[in-house]
Amino acid sequence: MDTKKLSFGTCPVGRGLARAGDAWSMLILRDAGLGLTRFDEFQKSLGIAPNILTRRLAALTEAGMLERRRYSERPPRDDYVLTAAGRDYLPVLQALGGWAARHFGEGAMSELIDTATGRAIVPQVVDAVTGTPLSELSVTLRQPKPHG
Amino acid sequence: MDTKKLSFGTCPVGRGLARAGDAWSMLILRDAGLGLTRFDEFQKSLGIAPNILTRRLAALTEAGMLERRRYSERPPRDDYVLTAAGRDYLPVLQALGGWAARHFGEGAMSELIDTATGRAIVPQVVDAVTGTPLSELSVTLRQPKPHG
DNA sequence: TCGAGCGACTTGCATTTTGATAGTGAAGTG
DNA sequence: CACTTCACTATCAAAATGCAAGTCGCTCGA
Repeated sequence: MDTKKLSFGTCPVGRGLARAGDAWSMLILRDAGLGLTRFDEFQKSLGIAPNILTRRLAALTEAGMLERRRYSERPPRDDYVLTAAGRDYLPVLQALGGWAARHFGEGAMSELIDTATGRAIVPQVVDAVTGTPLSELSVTLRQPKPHG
Repeated sequence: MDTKKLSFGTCPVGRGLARAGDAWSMLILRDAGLGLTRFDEFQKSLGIAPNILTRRLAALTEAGMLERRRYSERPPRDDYVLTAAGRDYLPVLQALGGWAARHFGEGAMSELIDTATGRAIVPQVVDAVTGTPLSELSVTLRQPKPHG
């Protein structure tokens, strides 16, 4: 897919996809948001092959989404925790989950719960300035100035 | 990746990824949201190989994100427009773009503009019930009842 | 001290998917 | 009637994925 070209493009969607644009990476970040940190926790949760998991963890670490942390010196053991950018990515996944629940939510589904209140959360994307849901706006992309 | 298993799982994120969980699909949907409809428009915009584009368009149509529409009988020509589910997916991409702009937004970047007011939009994911940004909440997934 | 086991991988190899390039076919254009 | 457009399909090489098995450092129990 040539993610290098994407990651230097001017479209923010493209740049985002260059960092976390495949399903395994997103599922790993989802699980990291739910508190998983260790290699074999991810492996069991996702059913992913270990070589693939190694590569994805390395890529996410390289991309600044996860941080590798030594949690035991003897034996040497590392685990993976979300960086600030990684934590900030979780709402995007939750928006994706909200969309899927609206359109493909037949049958039993997990629900997103606010741990403070115990209530179910309904994710929605809004404009932070006006609070208007983006689904109600018509939008365009404005290209950056050619050389400013 | 066995997207079939994912698409019947109970996690909404997984179900969402089963429908649009790869970078090409997301970029096609982005472009469809910007008004592109025709095969060669997508091809030129994305620089994607035609065989891959054919497959992605078929998959997105199959998944209910795009609809294939005959716009000319002679010569026979089809184009692709967003379904309701496809349009509703765009805010997810915009949330992704907002995230990328916050964390990887060095250099010239395109901006999201409200066509009604001409003002820049800052996408943010909130809880639709309370309006609280999800980045300020701590959340869990609650599993569905085993047999209810 | 021997062997089993754990955690986090690595290696090897078959399968699958992707991608570049070239070609096809129907129809319109000069 | 040659040329071009549009929307693909075909071919084949290259890359990614996936499974199984093996490795390495270490701990623990007999």
